[in-house]
Amino acid sequence: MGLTKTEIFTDRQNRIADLAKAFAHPARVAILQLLAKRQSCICGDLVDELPLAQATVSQHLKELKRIGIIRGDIDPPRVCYCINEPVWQEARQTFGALLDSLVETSCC
Amino acid sequence: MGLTKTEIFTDRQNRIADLAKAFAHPARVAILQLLAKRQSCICGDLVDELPLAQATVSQHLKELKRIGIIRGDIDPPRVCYCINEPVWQEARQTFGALLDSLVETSCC
DNA sequence: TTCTAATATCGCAATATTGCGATTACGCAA
DNA sequence: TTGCGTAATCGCAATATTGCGATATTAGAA
Repeated sequence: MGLTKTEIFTDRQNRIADLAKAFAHPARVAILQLLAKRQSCICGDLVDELPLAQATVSQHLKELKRIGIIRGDIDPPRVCYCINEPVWQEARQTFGALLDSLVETSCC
Repeated sequence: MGLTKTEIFTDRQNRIADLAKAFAHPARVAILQLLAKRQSCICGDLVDELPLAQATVSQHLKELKRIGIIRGDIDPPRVCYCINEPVWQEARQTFGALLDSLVETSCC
């Protein structure tokens, strides 16, 4: 029915899935790569750097903010986007632990 | 239009997005966690372990196979599922590199 | 106040995903 | 051959996502 049954999974599994969603679309990967490689935040050039309409970019930014992996600090008339380091580190730790948890398989 | 414009992003960005999709749903996270912690493959108990219908689990397994992160070796009448180690390591390397690429931000 | 620039939101259309009952396909056993 | 057990696929319904034009919002500039 298109309705993910979040309630039947653990909080951790749902959080992993949410963090993964941040990277599960190439446009969002591109946004995060742009933000990660900057010393300072981007205050509006994001739309220029991406081959997508302003409304679409804004939508992806909203999703990234919902997940918490970026911040959008208002500096009128612009908004200043940058990586939200604590959540970025959470993602690093989470995927690191998860992907390190593979035991040796003597299989098939 | 719901059509992700894969052609306007780099192959690498699209691959990252695909690998992330493997973890972008709690049911798939649960499946991968189950497979990762086993010494041997699972030959059918997967449906019993998950609170989802057989058809639904099969659908998620199909997606994981498409991405390449699991294998499904036929051992009739069962199928023997396990982590596909090369792709798992690819994910580890990919997310590791990506999440390590954050430069110090002196921001906002 | 009015205008301007930047971003967010709305509303829509198209496509994708999720979930599952029912059916199908496939080997093997009897 | 038939029947059984297992997994894949089909077909459908419901919800989610993607994309974008148009509009709204917002705060400063003029």
